[in-house]
Amino acid sequence: MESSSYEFLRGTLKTIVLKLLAEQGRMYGYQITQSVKERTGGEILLTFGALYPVLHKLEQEGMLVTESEEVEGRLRKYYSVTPLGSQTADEKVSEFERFVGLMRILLQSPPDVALGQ
Amino acid sequence: MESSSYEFLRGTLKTIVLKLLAEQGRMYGYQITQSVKERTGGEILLTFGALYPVLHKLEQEGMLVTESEEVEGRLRKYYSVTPLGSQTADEKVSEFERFVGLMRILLQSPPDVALGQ
DNA sequence: TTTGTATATATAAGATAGTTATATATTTTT
DNA sequence: AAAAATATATAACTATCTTATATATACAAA
Repeated sequence: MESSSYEFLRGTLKTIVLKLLAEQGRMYGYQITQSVKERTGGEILLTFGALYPVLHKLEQEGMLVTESEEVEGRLRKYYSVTPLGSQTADEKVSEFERFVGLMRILLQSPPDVALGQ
Repeated sequence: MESSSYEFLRGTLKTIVLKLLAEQGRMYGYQITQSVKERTGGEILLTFGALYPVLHKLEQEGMLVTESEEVEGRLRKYYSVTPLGSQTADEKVSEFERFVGLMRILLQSPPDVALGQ
């Protein structure tokens, strides 16, 4: 990841990956990084060092399943969501919206009481 | 911190603390935790183990200054933002909004193309 | 009276998550 | 022939956060 808003990405990676897979169907690792890059106009760049541990953990937790397929002589590993993964994706998206609501309360500027003066 | 949306809080603590101090003027540690708790209806609970390291780091970075004052026989440490801290608070709030915009692009449900059928 | 709760600041130990660097290998473009 | 893009993955390191601990006062309840 790059750019300045990356500190905020901490903790959102799992949600991004799960939701993307729930929406797009099966994808392989490289494809996930490219999809995130394209959809955000290059502003969010997932690193493999972050992505693969997340994919492996989600697989361990029963959120994802994998199939390996030979494409052009190379093994490619596809990841897709399980029903649990799909449900969790929806839950995490709701939680994120709730979190943004709380953050807005904390970060909003105080109302300018002198405006009517 | 408690509740389920806490994974998303990772990386937002500095922003919350800076913005709160920029807005409210000087505050002491305990007061910051109480203010966050009240404003979020108890949904975000800052722990001291997270708060104090952040306050000390922001002080080191020149974002905050401290004054110690004796209140009811005890020393109380007040933190307030410097001009740099105030400017950084605004920047971080903008960055957060930009980040939320990017997240929405990634997390939005795909348009239901079959609706017109 | 002593136990618990609230107020108040802070550090230490440990866990988790993420970044950067590295290894490996093929295909396509320059 | 070299560089860039495609492709998966691990290792070392760092930052951040959680949980536990230490210290101390004031007040309310049992």
